[in-house]
Amino acid sequence: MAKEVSNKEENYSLWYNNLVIKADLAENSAVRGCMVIKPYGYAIWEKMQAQLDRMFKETGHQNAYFPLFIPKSFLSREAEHVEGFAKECAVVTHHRLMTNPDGPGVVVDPDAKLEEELVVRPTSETIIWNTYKNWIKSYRDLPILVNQWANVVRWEMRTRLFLRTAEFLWQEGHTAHSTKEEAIEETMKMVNVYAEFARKYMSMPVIIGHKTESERFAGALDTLCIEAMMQDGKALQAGTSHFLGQNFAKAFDVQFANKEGGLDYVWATSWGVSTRLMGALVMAHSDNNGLVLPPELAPIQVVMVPIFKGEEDYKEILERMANMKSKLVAAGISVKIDDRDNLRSGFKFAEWELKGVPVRIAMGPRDLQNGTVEIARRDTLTKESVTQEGLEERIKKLLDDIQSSIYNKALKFREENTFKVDDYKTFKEKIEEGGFLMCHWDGTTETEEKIKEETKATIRCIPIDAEEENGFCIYSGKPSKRRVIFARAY
RNA sequence: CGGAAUGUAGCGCAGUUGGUAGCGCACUACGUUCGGGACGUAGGGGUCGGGCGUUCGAGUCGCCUCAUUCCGACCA
Repeated sequence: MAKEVSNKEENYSLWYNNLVIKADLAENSAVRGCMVIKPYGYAIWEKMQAQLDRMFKETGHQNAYFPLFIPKSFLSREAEHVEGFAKECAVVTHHRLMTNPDGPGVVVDPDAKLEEELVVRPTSETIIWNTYKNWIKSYRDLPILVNQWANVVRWEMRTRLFLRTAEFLWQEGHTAHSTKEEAIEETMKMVNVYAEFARKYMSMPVIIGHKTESERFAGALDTLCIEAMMQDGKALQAGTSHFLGQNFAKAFDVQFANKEGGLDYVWATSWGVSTRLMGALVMAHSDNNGLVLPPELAPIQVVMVPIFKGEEDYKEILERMANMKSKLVAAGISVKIDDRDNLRSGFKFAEWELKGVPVRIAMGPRDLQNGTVEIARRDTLTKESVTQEGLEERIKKLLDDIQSSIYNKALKFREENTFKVDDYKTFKEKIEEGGFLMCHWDGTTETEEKIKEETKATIRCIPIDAEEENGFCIYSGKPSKRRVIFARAY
């Protein structure tokens, strides 16, 4: 079956791309660097969206929507912010086309030039803070806890399905607070929401940590992130939560009357996760037979495949399956009966494995006689024959088991590929094998830069639960108080 | 934006010194099959990425251009 997804060892990038395309998740679009998310892939995204949205609402947030276009001048209000994004912005300069006077087709009408160019949002801090200025007058208007589901555009040089596309879907939370403490607390709260989502729903272990100054979001005072390890040992940043201080409030002049009657600048946070999570999901669990989806996010949790010889068998098996399906659906499980009569069962098995459906139930004449079904689990590729009695309970338990066992597998992999390294020579050897290297670092951007230049490894994060430990920077030998995570990243 | 590679049927590819555009899978019809990617027979499907040039003649040679993928730089 490896033929369907190519060889993982040979080239992880190709393997990944192949898998995304073959498993019917996405394809490259006609537009450079953009992607088409296919229905099956989008169904997974919808499940992620629904769960995240639930979690945001549970933590007191509301959804809103802000414009796609941002006046160019907004972007230049916050100096670091513009520097961080200017190089990758798509810009709208005209608002009309005309028929080509010199030949076929249409051309941009030179008379339709915009007085001020519009930038297609690479992120919405600027337009949102320009709006918040009108919303916030008093401490009674705070906090504002808003989230937006949207698409954004970043004109990256090099793109990769889900991981880095020119246009991507995401959610961005933008909150405004009257105190620094409250904003910091919000930043922390949301990174924890992301971590819980990754662990519980994606079955993907993540490490929560602070970004170093150079890896921080453009315009933030502190960036918290969740970092995951992919199966090739590389790191993937799966979500970020930023404490923005008063930078945007000052840039957009958002002040509020405090309880004492004075004026204060508002404290801000922003946080986001994107369709990149889809990439993370694929790379965290999949094998050479295709996708492996955690039951919580699988659009189809159970696929039923009939095995039949003659017409009569076929009809009876389908009837029994429909009966079983209604029981499973009643138990809250999503089920698909693959009743296509032009394909053999073996083909269907392989196809649903490629799509990562967690559980497969097969039923043939033999089962009809014995009152059994064959249950196969996608993660371990094992199967067993069981009685048809109490199927709902059994499947429910099995789904839970798969959910936790793929988490444990990924966690075990991460632990086996995480090393404490105390000298630079070992570091350079180890980094070639991939994985996370826990090392002491002197805290300077210069050291970080040099290590990056020499080894392509970056500091993924300073874990929030990093233990106090005296040591010496692997590069400079200067004293250090805790270990940070170095890795090569996507 | 630098380096490399590739553009030929829906997908994967072959196409020799320039001479009627092919193979496998998929698709359609019929039949036999059906417990791990079935088989037979008969079919349908192509402006060879685009443009210009060389030539009696270009998928093949030359120049230009566009796109995609991989490796760098940039990034979620």
